[in-house]
Amino acid sequence: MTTRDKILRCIYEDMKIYGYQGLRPDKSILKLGLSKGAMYHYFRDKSEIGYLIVEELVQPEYLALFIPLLSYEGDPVNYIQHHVLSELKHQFDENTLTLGLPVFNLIQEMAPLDEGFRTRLQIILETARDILADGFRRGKENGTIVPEADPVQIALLIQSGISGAFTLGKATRDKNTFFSCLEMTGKTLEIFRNRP
Amino acid sequence: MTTRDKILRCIYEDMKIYGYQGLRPDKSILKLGLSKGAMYHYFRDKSEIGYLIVEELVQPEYLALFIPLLSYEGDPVNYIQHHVLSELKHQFDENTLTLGLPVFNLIQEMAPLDEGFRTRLQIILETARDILADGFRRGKENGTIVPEADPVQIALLIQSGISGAFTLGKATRDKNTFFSCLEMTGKTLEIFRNRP
DNA sequence: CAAATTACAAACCAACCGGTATGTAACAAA
DNA sequence: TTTGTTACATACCGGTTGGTTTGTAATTTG
Repeated sequence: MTTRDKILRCIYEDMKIYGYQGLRPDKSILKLGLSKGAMYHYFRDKSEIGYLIVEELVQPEYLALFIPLLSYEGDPVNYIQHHVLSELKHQFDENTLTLGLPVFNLIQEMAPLDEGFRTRLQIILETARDILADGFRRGKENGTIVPEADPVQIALLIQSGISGAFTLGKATRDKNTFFSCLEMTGKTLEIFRNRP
Repeated sequence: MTTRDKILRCIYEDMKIYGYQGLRPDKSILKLGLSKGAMYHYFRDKSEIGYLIVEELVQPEYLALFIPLLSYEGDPVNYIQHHVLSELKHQFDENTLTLGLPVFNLIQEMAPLDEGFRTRLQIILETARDILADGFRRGKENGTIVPEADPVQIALLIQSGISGAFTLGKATRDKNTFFSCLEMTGKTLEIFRNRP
């Protein structure tokens, strides 16, 4: 990995903990044995670092949850339940509850303060929405999803459910709460399943 | 209003925008024509201010959404739909989308960093959860809610849905997205309605 | 090989931040 | 009346922050 990428990833780790405003980039890269000079050699300023982290790390990490749906042929409800939601459960570790998902954390923190962040984060959510909506549109076509379902609304429901699970989990720091929220989202999707 | 309360409310307004870490308390109270000296006369330090804002302003504001359910006799799904969710729509103004709900913002920002914040915020969510769960438990008793419903899970679903709506709304800054999310939560609750 | 560029380290800097110390006018209590 | 006490304003302080400047070894280029 290039030094540039190492710096970005290292700062990203701290950003997950402290958020963007609480982040101290030069303090972060001390862990790499690098100095502030190295950082400002690769990056113009703190906000450029923030933006690049969103584009290069936050976005692919979040979208990876949904991208396989693009080539998934079966019932999209199955995909969400058995890949997205169970993937979130499977990825679960001690930091999941305390730190949450970076994309949602950054929205909460930075969307009102910085349009550069907000637009980049908006694009992430809209891309995920489009992937999801397309999956459910195809589900309607191949008969696995009820015809009256609105694919865009379902996409919102899924992302909202994931976001909510992390928020409640973060406050309670209770694995049960987190898992329950995800399961409720999964159950809710059953409504849109076409039973022949 | 006392000077103390004026200071707290004034700082709260800025905290809605900048979060806690981005908050500059002495800068905030300049708007009141008061000085840093006044602030440290009434409060020990910044974190005390943060904690008091959560206890005295954030908590009552959020719980006000749910407290009437305690004495609500009808179908709790109706209460959520026609009071909680429509109240959130009714309260909607230009700041709703940009700023979100303080209780959720603070969870995202401060829960991982400060146990003083986290426990106070957790209490708020748990109090709301208990009010909601009690409402749905009573709904089961009086037959408006299906017997197989789990009141605690429904309480999670509602709070998660509200939280998610604000998160997605904040990123997209789109009123439709926000309203759609709230409506999906409302629709989802129909599952638990008992149809005789 | 010489010249230029890259990849950093180190020192420095102005602004800012949370917090303290000090002063003082107004008011209440004894 | 005197003595505290309350309610602030002002000035100050040490540490931190984001960022710049300068220097220099290593690498690349011509």
